[in-house]
Amino acid sequence: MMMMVRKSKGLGERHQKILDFIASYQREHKHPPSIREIGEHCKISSTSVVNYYLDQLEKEGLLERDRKISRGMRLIGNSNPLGDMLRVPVLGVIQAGEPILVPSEAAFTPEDSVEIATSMMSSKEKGKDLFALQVQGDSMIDAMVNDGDIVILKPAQEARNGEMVAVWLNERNETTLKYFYKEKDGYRLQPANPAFKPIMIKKNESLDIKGKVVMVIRKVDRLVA
Amino acid sequence: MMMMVRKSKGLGERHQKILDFIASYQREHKHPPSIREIGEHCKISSTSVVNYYLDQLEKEGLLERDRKISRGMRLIGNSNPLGDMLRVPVLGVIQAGEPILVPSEAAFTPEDSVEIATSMMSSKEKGKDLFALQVQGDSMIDAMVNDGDIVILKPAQEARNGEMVAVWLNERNETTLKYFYKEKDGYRLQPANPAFKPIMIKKNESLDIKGKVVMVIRKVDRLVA
DNA sequence: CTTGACACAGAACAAGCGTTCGGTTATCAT
DNA sequence: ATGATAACCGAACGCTTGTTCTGTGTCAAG
Repeated sequence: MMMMVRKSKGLGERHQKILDFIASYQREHKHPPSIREIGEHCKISSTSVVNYYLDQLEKEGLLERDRKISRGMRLIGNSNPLGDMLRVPVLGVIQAGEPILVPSEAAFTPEDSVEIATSMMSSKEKGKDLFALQVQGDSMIDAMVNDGDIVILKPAQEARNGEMVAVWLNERNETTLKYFYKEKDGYRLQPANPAFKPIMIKKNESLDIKGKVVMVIRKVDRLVA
Repeated sequence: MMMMVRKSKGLGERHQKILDFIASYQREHKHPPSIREIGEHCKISSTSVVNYYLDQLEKEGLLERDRKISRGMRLIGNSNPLGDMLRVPVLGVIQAGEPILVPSEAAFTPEDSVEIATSMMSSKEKGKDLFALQVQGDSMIDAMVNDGDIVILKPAQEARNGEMVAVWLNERNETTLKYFYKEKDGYRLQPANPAFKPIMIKKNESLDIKGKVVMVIRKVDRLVA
């Protein structure tokens, strides 16, 4: 039976149904449907009608088609459930009284990783040997980093003024996250929260930079005390 | 010319080259290559040899194949450059002296959105009408949220004890991010940093909850003063 | 020297798949 | 009432694509 609806601005019901089906199919199967699968699901018995609708969605800018391959369609914008990822290994926890492990020192299992949308990273960090640490305890409060936060770092032994670094301070027996500055006679490790005092490191004291912080992620899905 | 290498444990050079090609092809084209394309790039002249290698990568658990469709292959684990995304609209900025806009009040353009890996969200938040706000200024320091941070929220008018909420306080003419608690005669809005004092709201005062914070993201790719 | 396993090869084939073509029906404007 | 357009249709076709089959060369072990 026909379901003719006069065209108006925007999408018809059939268009929207097709878009929804492509998105859900792709979420489940990790690849787009075929024209025949779209037809079966959307009760369109002819492949040429599905093709007719896909052409319209393409003209509306909601879809792009690749005519050279089968299943050559991709949703544009926020409807697309797939995107570029970086997978960053979580090497363990970071806490005050223990030195930080970095990739060359830590055993890395692929199961312990976090996924970061590539678009959330600046191009400087993409593809670098990023690693992640999860903060345990309240000792990073002065860095605006809370218990449970995930800190994404790239390995580094040196830093420039203003960069946030993860540092093992041997004399103080602690790991810290601070903004790094060179001073005349040493280094200043400046807390992110101006209410806290900086740490001054003399040149003859050790300064073991493990990495530069590129991102902090806080999941707020658990209740606090 | 033959390039025979006796099989040993783990991958040979050809295997690794094929994996690398599939990853880079997929990052660029957003769909897997065909067996012929793999062959062309990896200098394998026979589709049956590519098939032979793909079968081995599948047995090694590095790849999964879908025999029912063309280009039916997917990298497993950290090699896979594509993953499930949530795209969250960024509705604007959040700053102390202005009320928060929420999705029904704000114009939303698809260009202003952030991508969040679905795996970073708990299942409670997936698919909800999430929105994002970018913090401007230092007024959220007591919430462990810094200037420039992105706050992901889900719309809410009510909260339970311990949840972090975004609240517009009309009497104080300010927006704030705090942990929410009900008290006998009103509400307590508790800063994330214990060094700050809570805000007590009497029952007769307005409490305009706009959303619950589900994630905070801090990109640390810019230098501070 | 023989045998078995592995790594490779080319050719043929079949299936999946999208495009094209010619068509019908419904709706709308004139 | 008529013509134009949109929405729909089935059939046929051709291309892409992966699988299967038969084969060769190399190497290690017996």
